Amino acid sequence: MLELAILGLLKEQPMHGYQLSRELGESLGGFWRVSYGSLYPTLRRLERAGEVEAVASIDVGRRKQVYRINPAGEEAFLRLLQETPHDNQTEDQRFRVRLAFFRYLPPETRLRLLERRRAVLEDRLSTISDSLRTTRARVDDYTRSLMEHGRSATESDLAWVDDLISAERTRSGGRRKEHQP
Amino acid sequence: MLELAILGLLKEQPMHGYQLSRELGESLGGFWRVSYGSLYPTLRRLERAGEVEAVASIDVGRRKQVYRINPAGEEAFLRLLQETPHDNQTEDQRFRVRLAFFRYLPPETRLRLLERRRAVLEDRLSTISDSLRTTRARVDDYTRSLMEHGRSATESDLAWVDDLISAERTRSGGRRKEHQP
DNA sequence: GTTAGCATGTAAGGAGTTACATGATTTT
DNA sequence: AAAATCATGTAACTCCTTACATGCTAAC
Repeated sequence: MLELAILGLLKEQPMHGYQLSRELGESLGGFWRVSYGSLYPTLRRLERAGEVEAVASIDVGRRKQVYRINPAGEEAFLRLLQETPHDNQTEDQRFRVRLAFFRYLPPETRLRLLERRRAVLEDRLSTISDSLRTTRARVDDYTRSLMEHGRSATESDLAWVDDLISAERTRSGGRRKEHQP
Repeated sequence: MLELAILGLLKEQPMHGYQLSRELGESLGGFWRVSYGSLYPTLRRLERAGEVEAVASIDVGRRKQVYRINPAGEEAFLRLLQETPHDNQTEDQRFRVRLAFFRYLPPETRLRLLERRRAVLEDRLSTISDSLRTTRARVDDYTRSLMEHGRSATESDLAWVDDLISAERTRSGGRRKEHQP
């Protein structure tokens, strides 16, 4: 997920590690503040893999390793962007990261990913509803509140994804439109 | 987090691994379906640590390892329940798990944890608002939509936590000093 | 009598974190 | 002159996942 985010941000413009960390925190709206302990090693790994390369570091005193994405990186980026490992643990976060780079995907792929997300949310919603229906007597107020809030939050997510889907359908209109980055 | 969840569920009643997995998926409303590859090793680790112990396995043919929590486990449970590692990555999930076992905590501790959660959400909200305000021209529709949905979802979470807090204050009676938001 | 669900496990590894360490530059 | 922020990095570790392997039992 971090590789995807780094490559996606470097696609916009070359950056150094510290800057990437700030942009990452910002573009995801405070949902993920990556630690330097994973950021820097990942950057070096990407460099060794030939997916990014260091450009002349403008050291006006302060040392900076500015990285730029290269063709192999662009390829890896598109591969990662389409991968959908259904990991319950980080699924929500993954979707957010993915969406932040949606403009780089063709409309059909966007629709496919949105519908997959929709299915995940539908599944979650029915799990919650089942839990609320077959509610054991011992379920306390906290758990019930957790479930009810979870349900309304999931419903809200679902409505949002539905909006994204219909916007996608409207945009691509009757005929196919080129996706231009 | 898994240890906490297992101990918490075993506090309600002795169970075997497979059943724990189902209960876990249910009580968290489909937000976390733990894999057996982590569940069973964790159970054995808890057993070796003397926090749970296997009770006579009722094998009516089918082999079952039913575990029961013991005093050391109860202690570990309360310790884990109060721990608040501010891990941005899993913070939301942790809060949900914690809340599912809130009834085992004294009111003061509940309030402390709720207020900490509140601070995290406030922080997230201001990060999002900042991002939306200092919005670079290059932010596309997807990212903007992501941020706006993130904001409204966080506001909804915040309102929910506020409800939980005021319910907590009401419950613990009027003796408690009022507090300005 | 085969498919679906119950039940337990192991080995390898992914993807991040914390804690520590260093040093330059800007702000107060 | 001190404190905050910028900037990069390493080592050890945590926690959970995937993929595989086994075998029993209920239901169709």
